[in-house]
Amino acid sequence: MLAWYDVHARVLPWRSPPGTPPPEPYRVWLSEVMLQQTTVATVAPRFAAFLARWPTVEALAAADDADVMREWAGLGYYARARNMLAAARAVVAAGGFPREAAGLRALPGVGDYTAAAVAAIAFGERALVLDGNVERVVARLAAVDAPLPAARTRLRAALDPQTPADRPGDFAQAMMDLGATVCTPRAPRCDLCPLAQGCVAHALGRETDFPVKAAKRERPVRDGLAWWLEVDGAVLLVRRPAKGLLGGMPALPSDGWRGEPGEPPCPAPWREAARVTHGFTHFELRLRVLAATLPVRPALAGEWWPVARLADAGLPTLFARAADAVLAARRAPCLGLEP
DNA sequence: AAGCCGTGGTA
DNA sequence: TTACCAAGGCT
Repeated sequence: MLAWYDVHARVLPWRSPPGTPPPEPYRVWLSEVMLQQTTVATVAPRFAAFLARWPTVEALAAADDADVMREWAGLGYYARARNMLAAARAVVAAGGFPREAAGLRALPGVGDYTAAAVAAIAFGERALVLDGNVERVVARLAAVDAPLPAARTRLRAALDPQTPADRPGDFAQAMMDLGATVCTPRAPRCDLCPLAQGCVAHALGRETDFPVKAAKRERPVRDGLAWWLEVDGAVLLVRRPAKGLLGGMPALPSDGWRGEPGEPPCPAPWREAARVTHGFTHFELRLRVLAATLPVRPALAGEWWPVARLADAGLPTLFARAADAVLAARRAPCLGLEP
């Protein structure tokens, strides 16, 4: 694997070339958090922006919470951003990053995978780095037919003897690169794989039968309302509760999205201005946006944000799309919804 | 343990 | 179009 990695390693902004000293722990940790359930292509430019704005863990620890959430807007899984900031502050308070997986694992937002990845890549610890890519590679190598995630213990047992004491960080990244570029979920390129000789799934001609995954539940549809309240060119934004869906993010006022229309933030001549559908992990939302304009600002909690600068508000994608839909309908009313 | 938690790309 | 999936973690 290491010889393969020396030739085929992907060049990524948070990575140093094979066999060279690792990047600072801060960069490794930051990239690993951003990469949780998020593609390399999505992360690359956002990682650069974060690093430019907060070049060190000390700088990030000193950042304003709202600035961090705004910088994270659109990346999803917003608990990552809240945990990341808490972890940065814990690291600075402790005088630096823990140098072992066990200590890293105690940081908020750092689970088994991320702790092992940072320990291996940044500190050279022989930790077992098991992410979705490595799960797929190992499940095929050993033809593990037990369904994930329960089979993770078996995959870990199969990975352990393969993980070297020398260059464990490069080994981990090699396995992930192999999973991302060769041992892909669909149409794996076994002709390019350095492990094909010893791969049981390949020998069986059943590569794509592994890993086996537990059946997932179907995604229900929920209906919800949001309100676009505008006064003098500014729209009312509220801050969502710190925990839960889109936690800590700015938002349009909205109801509980449980199908029973909630109460608007204030009396106003509400009219339906847009509809958007948005897929979350565990449900699909059909959101109706009701809009009204008032002559004076009512006394409401929240922030009046200039519509012309709404792109800078750091809205999560759902509300950014809702806002776009409202403004698009305003520009082309004949194409919009009926009154 | 299993549900909760975003978003964008791909076939 | 739908379905799957991406360097998972928390409760």
